[in-house]
Amino acid sequence: MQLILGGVTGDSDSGRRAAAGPARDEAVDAIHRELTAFARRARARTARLHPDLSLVTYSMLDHLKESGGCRATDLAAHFLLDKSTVSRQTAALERLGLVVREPDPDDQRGQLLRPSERGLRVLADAHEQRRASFAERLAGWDDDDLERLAEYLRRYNAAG
Amino acid sequence: MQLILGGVTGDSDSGRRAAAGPARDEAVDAIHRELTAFARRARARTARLHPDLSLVTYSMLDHLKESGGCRATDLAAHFLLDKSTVSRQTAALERLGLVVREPDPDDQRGQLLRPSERGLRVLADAHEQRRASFAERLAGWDDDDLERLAEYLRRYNAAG
DNA sequence: AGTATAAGTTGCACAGTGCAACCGAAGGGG
DNA sequence: CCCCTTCGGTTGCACTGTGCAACTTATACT
Repeated sequence: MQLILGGVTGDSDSGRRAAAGPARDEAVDAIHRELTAFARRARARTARLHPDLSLVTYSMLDHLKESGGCRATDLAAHFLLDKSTVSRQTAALERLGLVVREPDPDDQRGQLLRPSERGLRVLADAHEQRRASFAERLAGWDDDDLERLAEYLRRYNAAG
Repeated sequence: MQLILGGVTGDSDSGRRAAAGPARDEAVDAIHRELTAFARRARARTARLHPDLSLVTYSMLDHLKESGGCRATDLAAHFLLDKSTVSRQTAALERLGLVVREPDPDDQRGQLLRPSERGLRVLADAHEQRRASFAERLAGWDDDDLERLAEYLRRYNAAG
C-alpha cells in the first residue's frame, strides 16, 4: 500500500514549523484526544465484526500476508508485543486453521508463519467488512481530504 | 477544546467527493491501517506512562473535569462502555482518592462524580506527560498540518 | 566442546470488559 | 395511595489480551 501524494507539507524546512503557541497546543491536544477516543472505540467495534478475528489477530494475519510470511519474533517486534502474547495469538490462528507453520529454512529454531488458503479468504472477508465500515464513515469526505488524512497518519505512525 | 479552522474542505458540496476509485480505496485502506496501528500501540504506551491512570481511567477523569461532573451512566454513554465497567473504574478512581462522589440533587438514585483536588493534580500531570510525548512526536510538523490533522480526526470521530 | 544467545512455549497474575442478576430509589397509572 | 415499571448502580462470573519469568531447544561463537 503506497500513496503518492502532493500537497502535504512534509518538507520540514517550512519556516513556521514547531512554533510554540496556544493554537499549536490546542491542535496537539485535539489530536491526542481524538486518537485516544478512536483507540478506545476501535477495540469494542472490531470485536463485534468478525468473532474469530480480533483486532490483534486480524492485524497479525494481515501482516503475515503483506510480509509474505515471517516468524513469531518478527510479529512481536512489529507490533511491540511480548513474544508470549504472539505465541498465543498465532497458536489460536493455527487452531482456527488460518495460518500454517513451516520450518524456517534459514534457522532451524524458528518457524515461518503464513496465512493458509482459508486464512486468506477470512482475511479478505474481514478486510472487506472493515473497509466498508470505514468507507461508510468516510463517505462524505472529499478525495483530497482523504488523501491528506491518510498521509498524515502514515507520517505520524512512521515517527513512532 | 474548540478549534476554529479555515482551509478544511468540510463543505460537502465539492464536486469531487465520494468519487469511487483506486486512489480513494487506497486512502481509505491506509487510514484504516494506520488508525488501527495507532490504536494497538496507544494502549501499550499509555499503560507505562502513569501507573495509576490507565487510558480508560485517564479519559474518564478528563471527561469528569471537562463536563464539570456527571453520573456514571453518562460516562458509560459517552465512552460506549457497559455500566458495570464504569462502576469498577470509577470505584478504582475513588479508592485512589482521585474522584469524589456526591448525591445528585436532582435524582436521589444517582451520584455525581467529580475529580478531587488530588485528581485534578494527577490529571494535569498525566496530561502534561502525554502532551509532551505527543508534542515530541509531532515536533517536525508544520502548524497548518497539525491543525488540519486535528480537524480531520475531530470530523472522523464525530461521524461515529 | 562449552557457553552464550535466540525462538518459542507455558505457568502465573492481572486489567479490562460484557452479560446477567440483583438492589434501591423514582415515577406513573390504576 | 399502592403496585409495577424504569433507571442508576453494584456484584458475580467468565473470558480475552497482556507481560513477566522460567523453561526447552536449537544455533552461533570462541
